[in-house]
Formats: sequence, structure tokens, C-alpha cells
Amino acid sequence: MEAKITLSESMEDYLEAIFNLIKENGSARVTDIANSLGIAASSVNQGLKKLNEQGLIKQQKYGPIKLTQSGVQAAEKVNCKHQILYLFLHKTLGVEPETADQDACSIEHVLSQQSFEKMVDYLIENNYIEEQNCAFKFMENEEEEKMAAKEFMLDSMSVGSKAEVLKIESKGRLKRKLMDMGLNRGARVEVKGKAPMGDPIEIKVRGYSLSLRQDEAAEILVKEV
Amino acid sequence: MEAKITLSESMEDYLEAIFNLIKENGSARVTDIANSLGIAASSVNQGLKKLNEQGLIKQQKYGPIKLTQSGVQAAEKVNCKHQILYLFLHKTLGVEPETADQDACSIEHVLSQQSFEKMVDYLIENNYIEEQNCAFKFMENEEEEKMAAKEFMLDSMSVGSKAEVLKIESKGRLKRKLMDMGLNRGARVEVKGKAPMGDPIEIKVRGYSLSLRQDEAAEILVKEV
DNA sequence: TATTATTTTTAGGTTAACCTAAAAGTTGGG
DNA sequence: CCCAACTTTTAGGTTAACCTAAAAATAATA
Repeated sequence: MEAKITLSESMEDYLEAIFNLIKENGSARVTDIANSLGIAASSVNQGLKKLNEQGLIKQQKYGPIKLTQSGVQAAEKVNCKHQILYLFLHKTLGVEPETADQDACSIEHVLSQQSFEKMVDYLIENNYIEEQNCAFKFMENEEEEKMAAKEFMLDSMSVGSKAEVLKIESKGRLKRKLMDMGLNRGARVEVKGKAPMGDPIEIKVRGYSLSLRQDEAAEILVKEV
Repeated sequence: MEAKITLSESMEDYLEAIFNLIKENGSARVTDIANSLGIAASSVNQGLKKLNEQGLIKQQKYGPIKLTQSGVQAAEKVNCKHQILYLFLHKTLGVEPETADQDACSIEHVLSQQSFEKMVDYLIENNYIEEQNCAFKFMENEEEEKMAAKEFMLDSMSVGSKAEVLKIESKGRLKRKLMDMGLNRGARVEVKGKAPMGDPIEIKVRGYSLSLRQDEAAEILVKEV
């Protein structure tokens, strides 16, 4: 129902940096963010524009940067992932703090939900974290997954039907590409049309129209709604 | 001058795909690589050009793709990282095979050496792999890594550099011709000049000057000296 | 409050990694 | 041996994420 936002890696980095700076200093300025990420202030400025468009931060020209509600949510989610990874690498594998932190930083953007969950399980079992912890904020939606029924591959949906994306079955780059198009878990799609041979297929996601090759659509598991 | 090769994520992906395709089918074609990575053939083509420049693969126009010695090395390294991650995620954390594979794919490019080593330690302790395994191929040679990869195809050497011929990769008439020019194993060559488009290339061997077409030079594996 | 210093923004790039469409080259079947 | 089908390459884009240099706005201080 909510317009679920998709963040690129660097957008996540910006958010996280803002989140941490606010926690530490009470405020986040363009230069602070730039310093903490090691990039130019002008680059940060551009990034903030996008976060602003997504409604995750609020900034007036030359003014201080604040997180909106959904901004805080998103930032906490990223931060939480970071913490899980850090703890896992450092506490259970014995990786040095600094390296663990760097690795967490690079992995947090790409690791699957499932792997995160498994790490959390492991950390709980070994008493490194407790169930009450931040670790769980992003995990709520587990059983919803097994609500089975009415699951199809997107290419077999009929014109006019609506569905929710459950999973992208392909790997690597293709998966990435599809996700970048907005086809993330939970996204609502509507099949607007199909060419005679079923290729390509016209769909609508998050307000955008886009057309998929049939073999691409065949990689997308959806639940009819 | 250290010629240490640094590979971007996608270059690593290309290498890995080539490596696997050759293992599975005996050969890797542009379209196969494109399919296995889910990207357009033309994109692969461009990527291959770069790998070629780095001396990691060898391809003649419209011809099959082969890995050079250093190409195989690099590919094995990446593949090995992939395997470690896969085993770790799947065997010790219980992540599902498919997801573990995808995650391995994204992480393999960015995880630190140290974290890899810790995972290997863990895998050995729990008897998922043995010391003899591939897992170590990329770990012994930390300093050797800097030495390595001074091997190039002659056409990718810069003007002014000197090298020793290791092998002529072509066969038949062309090989004969090149050998007759004095390009035998062990011969010392110096690159005297290149025409604007890299074709032809002026070299000096055993006191003679001679000029090679680029695709001829691309058949000659040399070690920089 | 004027002047200097700092911060933020704008303008105008670059690069890597993709893309589509079409041309060039190769191959297999009639 | 020729043509249709496929593969590979070329040509000409796009986009995200950076950059530098300089202009505009704000803050500090003498």
C-alpha cells in the first residue's frame, strides 16, 4: 500500500551518514556528510536533492538537513543491517573492528534478507544480541511469505490483472536490473498489454509504464491480488 | 613499474562467467556470456575489449574467447572467493542454495581479504573444506600477487617497454611466420612504436626492427622485463 | 558593519556500465 | 553455392555517481 521506496547504494550511504551525524552532533550539514563519506560537498548536494524528492529528508536552501519520518525509518533499517553485519563479522568471525566496519558498509546494500535473518539467528543463539534488539525491525514480514495461493510467474498473468511481486528468481545482474526498474518485493504491478507472441509485455509499476521481455517476466514470481 | 591488475566488479563477473562457461561447455561465446549475466551482447563485447587490453583474455574478431594464463589465475581467484562465500552462507548459516549463490555473487567483489580468511578458517574448523582446497589458491600468493600478471599479449605493451616471448598462441602458418621473424620463446623484444590506432606495431627483436599487425601481436604472449 | 572565511549551491564536466538498432560476419540447410 | 538465421561488432546513445571551479549565501570577527 505504501509507496515503497527503493534506494541506491549511495542514497543509503547518505541516509546512514545523516542518521549517524544527527545522533552524534545533533545536526548534519553538507560538509559533514561529505567528510564522513570522503566525497565532494557538491556531490552530496546532488544526492540530497534526490533524497528530498523521495521525501526522506527536508532541507531548505542553505539550511540544516533533517530526516522525515520515513527517512528515519529507512535510515534505521540500513543502520540495523550495518550493525548485524558488524557484529557478525567481528564477534563471531573475529574480524578486526575496523575491517568489519568497512565490510559491513559494502555488504549492507546487497545482502539478501534471508542471509541477514540467518545471521541474526546465529547472533541470538550465541547471545550476542537479544530478541528485543533493533535487529528485528526489518524482519516482521516473514509468515506473510507463506500465504501461498495465486502465485504465478509474471509472464503468465493475463492482461488487466494486478499482482504483487513476491520474488525475482533470476540472479546477479538481471535481478539487479529488474529490481532497479522498481520490481522489488511487494511492488504492485498491473499487466497493461501483451504483444501477439507474448513478447514484450507492458506493465505498470509505481506509476511507471515499462515493457519487459517475456523471458524477463518469466523470472518474476507474483501473487495475484 | 608494477603492472598489478585491478578489476572492476563487472570485469570480474565477465571473467568468472567465461571461466565457468569454458568449464561447462568447453568454450565461451559472447552470447553465452551475455545470457549468463543477463546483459546485452554488445555490452559484453565492450567488456571483453577491456579484458583483452589487460591481457586476461584472447579473442580474435568473431572468434572464440580464451583465457590467458593470467586470465585463468584471476578467474580462479574470483571463483574461489565465490565458493568460499557460498559454502559459508549455505553450509554454516543455512541460507538456501539459490540465495546463497546470489549473495556470494554480490559480495565476492567487495569483501576484505581478512574476512575471507576468517571464513575459510571457520570452514576448515568445521570440516566443510580441507586445507588442500581451492580456497587457498588466492591466499598464499599475497606478495606474489604483486609480481604476477606481468604477462601480456604483445599488442597491449606500452611503447618503450621490453619483454620476453613466452609463447605464440596461434597455430599453423601464422605461427610459422612469427617464428621465422625471430619471435621464438625466450626472445627479447622491445616495443619501439605504435601507429595511432595501435596498428601496426613497431618492435625490435634480435637487433632487427619489424612491424606487426595488431592481431599478429595479439597472438604473442610475453612477460615484461 | 565591512571584510574575510566558510559553507552551500550551481554549472559544466568525466567515467563506467549499461542500452538499442543496425551493420558486418559466419554457418547450416536446401 | 546461396540464402536465411544467427552471432558478433559498431555506432550512438543513457544514467548514476562522482568530480572541479566558481558563484552565492551565510557566519565570524576585527
